Amino acid sequence: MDSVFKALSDKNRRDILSLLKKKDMTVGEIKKHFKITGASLSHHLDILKRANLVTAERDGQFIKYSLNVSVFEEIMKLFYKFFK
Amino acid sequence: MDSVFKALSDKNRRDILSLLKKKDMTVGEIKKHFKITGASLSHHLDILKRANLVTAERDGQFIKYSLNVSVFEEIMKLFYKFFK
DNA sequence: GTAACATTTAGACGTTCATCTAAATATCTA
DNA sequence: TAGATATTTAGATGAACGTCTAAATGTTAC
Repeated sequence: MDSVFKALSDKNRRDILSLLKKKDMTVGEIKKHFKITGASLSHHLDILKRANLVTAERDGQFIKYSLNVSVFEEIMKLFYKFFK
Repeated sequence: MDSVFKALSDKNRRDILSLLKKKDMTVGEIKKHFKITGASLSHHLDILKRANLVTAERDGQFIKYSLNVSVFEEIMKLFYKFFK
């Protein structure tokens, strides 16, 4: 649970999640929306992956990132329990 | 919004919120549940206060902290929009 | 007003974090 | 196999963070 809150505490990472909510994207596609280097982006994606918020799958030369929807529903439940 | 996620990213602070969910508490009462110094606790309470997650009111010699319930409902809505 | 208690503020210290550049790895195409 | 493109890894740097001790502030009771 800690890794999830830590992951969400950075604005860039929350923006990445918002992008992936719309559709799966390669690192390069995601990168267009940010002003950080590829290395930094890769770091953020790694943190999101470790928190189980996204999954990654290689598609040839590219790597496609997706929201891990089932974990998101788990988190919603936890939040609900936590806040209500 | 950033200050809220930042505030929630620390386990001690989430535990403070869980305590305050049950009842209002003075700093001294809260302190009994943690192994940190009063200064550190005061720092955490300040972060929660700035994020609008708690409110503080002096009651004589003591200061009583409470969950800011209305803001919590706002946050639940935002989370819901963010995750669904 | 001074002593005792409750809490915050100031300043310091080590750790974690976001970012960068440079180099490494993986894949595709010619 | 060589060169180009996509992404990650390694290592460094400065800022932010959580914690501490010591001192300051606010309040109560004698």
